Amino acid sequence: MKERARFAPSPTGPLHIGGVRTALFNYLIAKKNGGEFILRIEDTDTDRTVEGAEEYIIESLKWLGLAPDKKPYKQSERKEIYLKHVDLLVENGQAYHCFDTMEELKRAKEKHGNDFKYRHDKNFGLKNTFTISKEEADSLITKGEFVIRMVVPSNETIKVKDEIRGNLSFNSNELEDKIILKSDKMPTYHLANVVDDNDMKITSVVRGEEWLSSLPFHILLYKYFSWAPPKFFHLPLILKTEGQGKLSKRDAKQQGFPVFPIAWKDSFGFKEQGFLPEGLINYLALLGWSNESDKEKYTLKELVAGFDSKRIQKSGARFDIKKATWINHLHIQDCSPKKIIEQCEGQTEAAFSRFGKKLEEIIDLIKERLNLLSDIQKEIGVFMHEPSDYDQKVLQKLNQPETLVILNFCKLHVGSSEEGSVIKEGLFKSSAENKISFGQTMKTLRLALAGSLKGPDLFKMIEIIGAEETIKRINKLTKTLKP
RNA sequence: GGCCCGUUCGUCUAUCGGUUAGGACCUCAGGUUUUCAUCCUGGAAAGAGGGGUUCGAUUCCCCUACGGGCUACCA
Repeated sequence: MKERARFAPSPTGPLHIGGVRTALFNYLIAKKNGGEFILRIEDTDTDRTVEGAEEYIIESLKWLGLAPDKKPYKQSERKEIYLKHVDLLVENGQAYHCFDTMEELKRAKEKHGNDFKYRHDKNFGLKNTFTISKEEADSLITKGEFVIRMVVPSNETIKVKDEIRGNLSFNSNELEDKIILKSDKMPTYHLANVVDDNDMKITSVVRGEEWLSSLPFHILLYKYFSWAPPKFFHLPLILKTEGQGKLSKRDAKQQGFPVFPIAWKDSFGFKEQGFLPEGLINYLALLGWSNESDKEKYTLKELVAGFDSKRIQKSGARFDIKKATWINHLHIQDCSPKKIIEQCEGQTEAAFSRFGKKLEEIIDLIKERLNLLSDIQKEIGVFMHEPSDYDQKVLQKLNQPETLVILNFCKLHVGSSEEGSVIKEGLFKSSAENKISFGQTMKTLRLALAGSLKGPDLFKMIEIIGAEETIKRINKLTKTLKP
């Protein structure tokens, strides 16, 4: 049978990084075996549906390179189908009507505390077809004031298999009769999910670990409908970088990194932060999965080829932005200057109008220094304009009698040739003649050109910005030192 | 509280009973009286604790501790 996996987010807000990883693992499991990757929008909770979230999810997946193979399914368009299946369960005595108000439910919970479980085989004084007369029930059903719960059997051990964790079992007496149809006649996750996965011929259900405890309900539903259940993969959760709990929007913000793939309203995404989709994907794959080899850098294609779901980790993993950035750096190194310029939309226009085709040369020079695409601003800035101020510590350290001597002979040599290597040769000689270390010379010249001790190769830089601009910058530092 | 899942360097992980417990990020020190960065070399750094099983346990079993998830007419 053809492998088919689905990513099934609910459009209650932007996709977050945990969701992105779930989508990725679904994609990998599907594609590994030449199967299909399907997107299903789980919008059964009308109150929580957020406008624009669905479009956001689709756009994010596209940016990530995880576009689904088919037009996305939407649960809100499948209402009739769910209703039909619920009716079937009721007919078979595997589900029943309940008439309790929210208020009554709340009171029962308060009264019975931790002992409270909504079950057909226990009577906590609640109203359902097991506890009230048929006449009363029929009248309430006609009025439409009900929810439907599934019957969870008594004294049964429900055995389930998770592909990541192995065999698990649950005592059915510990479980509640879950609501499968809400009073607004929309299905809950449990029912809709099982019906859809069967309808769509899903072979692998890949989702977060938070669903593990609902698995027995799903298994029961498959049994009630006499359907063969798919394989289940419950992925470990992504945890906070520090402290307790799973990664949330708030702590990402605190530590200065995004949780969304692309911008959402006023929150920036990994894209805006300067991540390549390949870099993000690669890091996320490594968070909870590993290969037998030490290989850590993968393209999506390589991941698909090398993926082995047996090697998915069981325990949760902390998100480490430093390693994510490092992986991103690796992927930037694989990009041509042209591609980098493309990816940096909106950040290189000014530089392009100034340098034209030479911009690619510049990018080539600074590429190895980029961890994030957004670093390009700072790196290009050195070429674009003279330093607006100087690193004060360096300035003080270098402000010695010989500094002016250095700046002087630098000025002489800069115009001597278009070749960086020739200029370098000249500076080397002059340094020796003046009994100044070449290191000292270089530091001084670097301060003049870049304002600090950091930046790309100096002589290549001089070749690009030209002698005139270089001399201008040397003069500026000279003036600063000797007003 | 109850149920379920998990636990190897600070972090992500390798190890399918016998290893000097390996790699990567981070960090530190070198490569540098010819710069910056990349990079290269090296160092520090781990089996939660206690019982078993075994000739031998990080690896298998049990208990405890700790961490995570669920416990909604949310997904």
